[in-house]
Amino acid sequence: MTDTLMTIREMCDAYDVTPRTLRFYESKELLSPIRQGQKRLFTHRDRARLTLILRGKRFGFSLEQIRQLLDMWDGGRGQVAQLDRTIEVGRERLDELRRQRDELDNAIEDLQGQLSGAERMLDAMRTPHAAE
Amino acid sequence: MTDTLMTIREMCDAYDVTPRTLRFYESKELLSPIRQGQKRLFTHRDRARLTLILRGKRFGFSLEQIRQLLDMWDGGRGQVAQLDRTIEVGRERLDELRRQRDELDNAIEDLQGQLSGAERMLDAMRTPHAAE
DNA sequence: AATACCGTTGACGCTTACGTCATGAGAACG
DNA sequence: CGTTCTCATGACGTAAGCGTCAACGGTATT
Repeated sequence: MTDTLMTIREMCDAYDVTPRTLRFYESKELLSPIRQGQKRLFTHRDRARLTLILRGKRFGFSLEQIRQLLDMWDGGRGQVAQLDRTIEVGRERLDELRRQRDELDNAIEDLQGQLSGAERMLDAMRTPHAAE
Repeated sequence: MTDTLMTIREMCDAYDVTPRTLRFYESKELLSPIRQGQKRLFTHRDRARLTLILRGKRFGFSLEQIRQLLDMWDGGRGQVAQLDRTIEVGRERLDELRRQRDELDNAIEDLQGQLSGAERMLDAMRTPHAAE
């Protein structure tokens, strides 16, 4: 059943990633598909993790950070403490994202300013100069 | 006069960069200090260019892009056409920055949502459960 | 002269997240 | 049986931007 076990290609199609990516994630211990002979078969658990991995990437977590978060979940007893920590890490990331956005806002404003300055200069250069 | 010619160290102090960085930029033909024997001496032109380099980096231009823009300026006759092109490149960068900011905004909102969801879960886990 | 600096040129290292080969095994098709 | 697919492993390549040696030269001070 494709629903419980998926080949690498099915995974690629479903999540829009390359085989290389999945093998890479496995090598980083983010995924741990079972083997049928040599071939990888991805379980439900792998899919859940991959979903979280891709989500984490959107948030700008590094793969290493994601691995740690993931490992906390199925490694850790004491769910409450784990969740606490997860939230903390998430908050830090959120702050960082906000800082990034602020910097980006500044850069955007500055660049806008530069551009309108340059445009004025361009207009001046194009405008026929009156003889004195 | 330090005002017209600066040593590598003076440059580093003035612009808060390392010697390695300045040599790296020279190797990439972004700067072209003159030599006094072996030593580099940075001219007014180098400083003007470095200012633009650092500004460009803030805007997310790659060093290669910056080099091209810089070279357009002192390479090109036909200033008007050059400026035109510069503005075009700048506009593209501005659009890209805005796209990035929008993505960042989305990620921030999503992460906020995830966090508040997780916090509610945490509260539920902490709240003593009433016996039925 | 010896020490302490400042400067120089290589050249390799590092990070992240994969892309791209080269090579080979195993299965399906005609 | 030969070709073609899909998959596997392993290793090197890439992008950007420097950091960090190593080994050496000239200058200034003590």
